[in-house]
Amino acid sequence: MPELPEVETVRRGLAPAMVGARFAGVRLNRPNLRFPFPERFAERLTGARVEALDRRAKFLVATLSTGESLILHLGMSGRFLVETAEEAARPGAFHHAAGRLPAHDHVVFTFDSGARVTYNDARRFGFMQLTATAGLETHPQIAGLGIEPLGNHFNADALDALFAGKATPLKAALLDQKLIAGLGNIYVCEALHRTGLAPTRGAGTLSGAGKAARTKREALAGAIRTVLTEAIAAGGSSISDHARTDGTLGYFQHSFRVYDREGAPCPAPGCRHVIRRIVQSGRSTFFCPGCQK
DNA sequence: AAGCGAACCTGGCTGC
DNA sequence: TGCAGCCAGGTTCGCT
Repeated sequence: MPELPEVETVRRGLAPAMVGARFAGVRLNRPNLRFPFPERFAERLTGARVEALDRRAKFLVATLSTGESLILHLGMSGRFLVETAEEAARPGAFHHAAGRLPAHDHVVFTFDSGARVTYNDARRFGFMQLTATAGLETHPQIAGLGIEPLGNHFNADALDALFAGKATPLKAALLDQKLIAGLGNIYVCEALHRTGLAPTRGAGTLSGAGKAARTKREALAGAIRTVLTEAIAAGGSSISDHARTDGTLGYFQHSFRVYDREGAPCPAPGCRHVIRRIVQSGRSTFFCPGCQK
């Protein structure tokens, strides 16, 4: 589920229930996710008021009234379900809410409003951490993050600097969170197809003062921004599960042009080729060999 | 230094 | 029906 648009969709779903509310209780149904929960996790959260809920790349960061920040990451299969006070109070609601699975509810937050937020994660690649808000930018998992692709500084010049001298394939460079933070496998494939760039091309071929390279990186920066924006507007992509906090599905997956479309005709106007799947650094890449060069 | 594969987990789908 | 094998939106670690 979670690349940048999906995490942003989750943030928007969680914010009404969490921002301004105080943690009234924290239930942990196991000792760890990808990592152990922080020491005294429940005690440090209980009574804290959520001042803000922000997204940094694929991370959610809740700023707390205690001087700490709660860092959340959804991994591959993490999802949140929000229940309003009314829903949470309804007998049986906890076990029958729409869209939730019977197993893998690992964390249940309750708030002073009566709202309930449940974290479910079958594969447990997600994690939760607490860190001093003052030191957030030096937190190991935040400090190394690259540029935000929807931020004001993301443009052709930024790509020029990031890709200079890089022999690594363009696909791998775009997935590298230390360079650009928030892209994942789906939106990299989609942005490259929209730009007509081959995923196997060396990243460094897009840098330099030449006009052709500049045109390409301008197109790529624009396509990345566009595809992410369109996906957020669609509520993200729901491939095999429920993406949103109310149990409904995002629908951007219906707009995929190449992702998971191996063997389908290329949707580019006039292109008669067929979408192919290859493996790059262990991940599937979907692209059109005809119009991506 | 960079780049690759494996590992971390579970579940769903495909094919025999 | 059963079971083996492969695949999955991410990140980290360890070995060339």
